[in-house]
Amino acid sequence: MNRALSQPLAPSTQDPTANIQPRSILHVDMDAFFVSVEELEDPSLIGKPVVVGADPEGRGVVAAASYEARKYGVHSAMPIRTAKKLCPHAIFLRGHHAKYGAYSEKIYDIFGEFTPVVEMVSIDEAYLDLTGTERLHGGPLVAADRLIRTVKERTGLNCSVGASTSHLVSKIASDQAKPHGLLYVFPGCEAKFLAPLPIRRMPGIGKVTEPELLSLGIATIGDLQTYGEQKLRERFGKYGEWLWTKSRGEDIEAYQYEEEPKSISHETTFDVDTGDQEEIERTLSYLAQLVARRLRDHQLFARTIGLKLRNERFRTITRDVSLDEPTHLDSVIFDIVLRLFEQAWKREEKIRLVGVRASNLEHGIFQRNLLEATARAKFDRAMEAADRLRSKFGFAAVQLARSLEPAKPEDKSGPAGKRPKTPKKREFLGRE
DNA sequence: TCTGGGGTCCTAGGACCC
DNA sequence: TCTGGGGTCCTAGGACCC
Repeated sequence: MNRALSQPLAPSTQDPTANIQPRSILHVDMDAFFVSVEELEDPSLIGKPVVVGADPEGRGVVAAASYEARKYGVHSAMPIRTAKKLCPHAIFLRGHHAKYGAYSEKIYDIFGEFTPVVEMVSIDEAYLDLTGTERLHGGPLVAADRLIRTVKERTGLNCSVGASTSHLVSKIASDQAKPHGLLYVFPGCEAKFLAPLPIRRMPGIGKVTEPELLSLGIATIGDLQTYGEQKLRERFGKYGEWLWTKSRGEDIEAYQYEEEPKSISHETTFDVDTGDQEEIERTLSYLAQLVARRLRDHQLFARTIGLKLRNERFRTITRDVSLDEPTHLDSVIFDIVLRLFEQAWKREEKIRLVGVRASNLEHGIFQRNLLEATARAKFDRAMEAADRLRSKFGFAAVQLARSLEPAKPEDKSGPAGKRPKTPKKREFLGRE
C-alpha cells in the first residue's frame, strides 16, 4: 500500500542543534478562512450557515463551511449536493479566490514582522520559526498572543495558533485550539500531549490508513507510541518509521524553501458524463493550452506529459509519456495527450473527467540542430505574442483550432468556428 | 453522501545497462 | 550457455493534503 510522506524523514538526532536549544515553532491557521472573508465583505452573513464551494446543484464539493453550517454536519470536501441536503437553508456562495489570495498576502506580511522564517503551507496556514527571537518577542506564548491580536486588528480575521518544539505538534495543537484559540505544548511534553488523541488527528493518517491501524488495535497516538518501532517498520516500511517518529512529536524539519513546481496539471469534470469524442478532445485541447501557458510563465519545459481519465464508474487511469525533447508548446502537448487518449479510451465507456499533466520539469532548451533552433525561436515568438494577447483579452482570445467548437448552423453570430468556446468554467478552486 | 482541482510523495514492476 | 546483482529510468497507481 502506498502512502504519502509529506514530511522529510530525518530523525531529530541528526540535527546538531537539537539538544542545545529547543526550537520554537508556531502553526497559524485561519478560522473558516473563506467564510470569514465573505463575512467581512458582507456582515449580514455573520452567524448564519454559509457554505463556500461549487454550484449546489452541480458535481462539486464544499470548500469551506461556517461554524453555523458545521452544526448540520457540513464540512469541507463533502459533495456539495450532500451539504444542500443536510442544510438546505444555508447560504451557498461560489467564492472569490482572488480576494482570498489578497488577504493571504496581508497575513503573510504580518507573519514576516515576527520572523523571517515563514513557511506558507497553503492559502490560510503557515509555520513560523521563532527560535532565537525571545529577546525580541518574549516567549512563544507572548509572541503567539500578540500575533493573534495583530492579525485580528489589521485584517478583521480570527486565527488559531499552536506552539511547540515541532511542526507536527504545533499543527495538531492549533487544530485543538480552534476556533480563535492558542495552545502551547511545553518542551518535553510533546509525547504526553499527543498520546490521548485519536490517530486520525495526525496529518498523514487518512481514511485508508486509519482503519488499518484500528484493526491492529491502534486507536490513539499513544497506541502508536507503545506499538513499537520494530513492528511498525515491519508492517508499514518507511511509512512505519515515519509514524513512529511523528507519534512521539520528535520531528525536526528543515525550513522548506520556496521551490519551483514539480508538476503542473489541469483537469476538469464534465457536468454530465460524456462519450462525445469531439467534446472530450476539445476539452483536452483547452487543458493542454492551460498547462503549456503555465509552463511558459514559469519558464519551464516538461519532459513528461500525462493524461488522466476518470470514467463514469469513478475509475481513474493515467498515461504518461516521456519526450526526447522537453516542451512547453500547446500543440506538442495536445498531440501527445490526444494520442494517449485515443489509445486509452474504450468507446463504450463514458468519461467523467479528463486531465493533462506536465512533469519532469526542466529549465534549459535542448535543441538538436540549428534548423530546429530557428524554427523553435520563431514559434516561441509566436507563443509569446499569443500569451500577451491572452493576458490582455483573456485566455479565450487565442485558442488552438481544436478547442473551438464548430458553430451550429443556426448560429448567425459570426463566421463559423470563430467563437472560442471553452468548457464550462468552474469558478471555484481549492479549499481551505 | 456520490464523490473538485491542484499538488506532493511513495511503491512497484519492467526495461535496460554494465 | 538457462542465468547475478546493482543502478537508473520509465510508467501506473494510489494515499494524502488543502
